[in-house]
Amino acid sequence: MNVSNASKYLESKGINATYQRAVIYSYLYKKKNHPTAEIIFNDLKKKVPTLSKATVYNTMEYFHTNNIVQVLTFEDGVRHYDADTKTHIHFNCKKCGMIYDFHTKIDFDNINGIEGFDIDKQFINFEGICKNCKMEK
Amino acid sequence: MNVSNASKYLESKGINATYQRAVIYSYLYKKKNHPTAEIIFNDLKKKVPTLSKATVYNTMEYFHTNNIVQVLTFEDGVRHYDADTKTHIHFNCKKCGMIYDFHTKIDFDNINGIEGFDIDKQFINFEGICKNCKMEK
DNA sequence: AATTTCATTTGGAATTATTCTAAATATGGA
DNA sequence: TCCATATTTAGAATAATTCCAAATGAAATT
Repeated sequence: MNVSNASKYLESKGINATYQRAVIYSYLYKKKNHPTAEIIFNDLKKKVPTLSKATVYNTMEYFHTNNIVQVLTFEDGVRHYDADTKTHIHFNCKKCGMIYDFHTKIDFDNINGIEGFDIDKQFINFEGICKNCKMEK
Repeated sequence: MNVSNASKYLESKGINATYQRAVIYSYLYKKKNHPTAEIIFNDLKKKVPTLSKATVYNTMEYFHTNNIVQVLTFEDGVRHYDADTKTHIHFNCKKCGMIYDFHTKIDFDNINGIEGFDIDKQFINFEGICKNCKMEK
């Protein structure tokens, strides 16, 4: 998704598509590595030298409020962002730090005692050693 | 679990059971509300006036490394701790902030592409509105 | 009991992630 | 162009967490 497409997408979601927002969204959509604000900022300031870290935070918060971005937290406590808002599994490799996605149907029916609770979002994180790291060893 | 039982439990796990550690573990085990380091510190300094916040952090990290405590993170990004290390579902109410536990069997077999990954831990967080908050409204 | 050794605790300083703030800039209409 | 409003920006402020060096505690040895 290039910047111009990102722009259109944002408008379609009722979001005022400024240049910064479109660049950030385009970046996040393409890179599927769940970056932190810090990483987004460092990568994008090459392309947008005037970019401010506050804008990255503002924008991510705004995207999140508008449900076009997921906020992920792992044991490290730093916020990661994901343009894929569908419920899916995240696997966090504790060796290389890489985060993998697994899309699969998850069936959480019949959970005892959960009747009457409104579940808006589901986050499923796995932690362990990824295939790559296992092979290298 | 009182302090003396906590002490025994820690020793049984090969952990040098100092007074602070036993008090902290006993507290965390009894309170099932997934407190943050801040909350643990504030509650316990009544009982242990010399307690330092660094000790709470050190201890939680040590417990975590020794797998007798789970670290939970939600969208707010603050670390919460849980003495129940069994995999279970956490429901975080975005209105009252309360965290509920749901123990249930979760079947994550047959996830496409996950062959070869070692899954050590599973975290499942739900977000939404709890039963209580829904009724109050 | 005094001494040594090692682990733990402590308070405060340092660091890091995030939020806040107020000024500067951009955008769109009258 | 002028005005109003939204957004961006840089840097200060805050909050959570980690680091550090000194103090304390507990166990082992003399």
